[in-house]
Amino acid sequence: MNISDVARRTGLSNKMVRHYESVGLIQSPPRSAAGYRQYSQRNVDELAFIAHARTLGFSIAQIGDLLSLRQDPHRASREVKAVAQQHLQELDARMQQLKHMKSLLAEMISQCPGDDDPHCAILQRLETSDSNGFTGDNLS
Amino acid sequence: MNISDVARRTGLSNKMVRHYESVGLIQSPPRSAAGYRQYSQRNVDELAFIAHARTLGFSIAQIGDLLSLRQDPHRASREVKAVAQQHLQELDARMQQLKHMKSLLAEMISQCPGDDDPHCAILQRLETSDSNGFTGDNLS
DNA sequence: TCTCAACCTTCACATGGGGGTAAGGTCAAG
DNA sequence: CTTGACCTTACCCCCATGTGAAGGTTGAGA
Repeated sequence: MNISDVARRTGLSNKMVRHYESVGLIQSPPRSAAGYRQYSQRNVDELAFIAHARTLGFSIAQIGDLLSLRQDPHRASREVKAVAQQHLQELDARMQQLKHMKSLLAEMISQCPGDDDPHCAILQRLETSDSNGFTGDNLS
Repeated sequence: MNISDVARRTGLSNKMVRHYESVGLIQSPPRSAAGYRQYSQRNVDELAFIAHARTLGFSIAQIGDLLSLRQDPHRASREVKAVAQQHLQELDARMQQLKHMKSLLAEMISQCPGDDDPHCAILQRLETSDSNGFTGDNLS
């Protein structure tokens, strides 16, 4: 199987398949005489696993951990669960930030008339903001 | 005022101040004989505006638009509102993706025993996933 | 056999929003 | 005159890709 076949079967791009190889997420497959990468079904399964994990937002590093656990018959499911729970916490933190941004922004939008007049509460509140709900949190 | 004073007053780093200049978000300030950037209160106000907008998650490009509108006395608040609403939609889209990821991940976690046994529903569902709720949406 | 499209390869650079570090110039106090 | 805290530019790093260049390979048809 050439790289495009694998890409089609996994829903990844050719570039992503090469990228995952270059960062060590998958092993370098054997090459044909012309230097083409030659993939097996096993590679396809692994890349599909990666694609699914990316869909869930796992980082490359986390997927590396998951792949190690996947191929280790002596793993404890506790370890897998720990990686997933860590990621869930990260998702939750991002969600909280987004919620905070959204509520502030929505409030500001509701205060802007949105007409032909230059007066705008959004701009005003961006000038002098701290009294209006900014907490000094980290940027996203 | 030197760059560190501005950074302290706006909560930005020196790097960020220079960065915003290099990408054209703010004008290059005059320099002292030694080449030090010399800032005025006006620059501080502008950078504080930028910092607040970043807190709300606006992109550099969007902030550029907001700054143009800010300094245009003939603006319509409608235009400002449009930028903010566009951004709100983007935040909402990100939120939906996060929610989707979170719910799938939380469900998978709940199905993993998390003990010493190698059997793990998380790994299983990452192998063969489409029947378990994946929609083929874009990655985040 | 020649050609052409559709593959494949590597390399380098872009994105966003900066962080880190280096190598050097400058300023003010002691 | 030294020391330390400034300042400058310039480079590479992160993440997870996308884009494009420049070139080699393969297979099918004319």
